[in-house]
Amino acid sequence: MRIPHSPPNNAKELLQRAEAIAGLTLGELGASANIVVPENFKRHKGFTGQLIELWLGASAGSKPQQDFPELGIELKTIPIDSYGKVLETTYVCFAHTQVKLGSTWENSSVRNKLSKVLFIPVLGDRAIPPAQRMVGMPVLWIPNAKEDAVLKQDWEELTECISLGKINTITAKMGQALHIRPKAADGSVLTDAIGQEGETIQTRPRGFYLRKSFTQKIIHDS
DNA sequence: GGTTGATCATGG
DNA sequence: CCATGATCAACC
Repeated sequence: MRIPHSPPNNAKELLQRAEAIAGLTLGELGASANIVVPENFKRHKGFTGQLIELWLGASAGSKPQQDFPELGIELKTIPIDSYGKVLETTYVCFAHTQVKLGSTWENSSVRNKLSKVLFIPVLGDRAIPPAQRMVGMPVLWIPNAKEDAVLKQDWEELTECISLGKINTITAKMGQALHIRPKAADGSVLTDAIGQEGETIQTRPRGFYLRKSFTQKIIHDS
């Protein structure tokens, strides 16, 4: 197989590309692309996602919007064990530490990102060397009304906290499906936020993540 | 054992 | 520093 040189023209084509690499290992995909798969991911945490992007024809580099803008589809690889259990939370996007006026769930970047997602399960058990980890069947997910409602509730609760100057009281325990955790190179990175009295404070950058239980259900139900 | 909080690499 | 891709590992 060869790496596609252009993005897929439609969702069907994207799905076909994803199905074509299902059952192959990261080692096989790497070899066909002339890329060496690391021995472990301690220093290459984004390797799997970037390799899959390459094979599906997503344009390289980081972009603020979806991986396939024309299709409105976001790509997420999701680590599972050999029983299909989700092993990690899923990063969604950066959490603004200063909420803009007029921000709503409907116009949020979280909802934009999650409006249509192609989940690709990949074995992520640490006992399995990365090169031997197999790619699974893709799942194209569009949130149903119930899922959207749960995400909306979590988003509104968390966003309200930030806008009320309580960002430092937010912990990863909040939120049923969506939660907020630190997201930075290390603990020294700081960014502006609003404090309890409306003053500007410094805080650690945060990101929105999907809980394992939520993505587990998506993978399982599909 | 599962979750929370911390961390790694890369590009702009 | 922000945003992309996430996993690591201390702690409860």
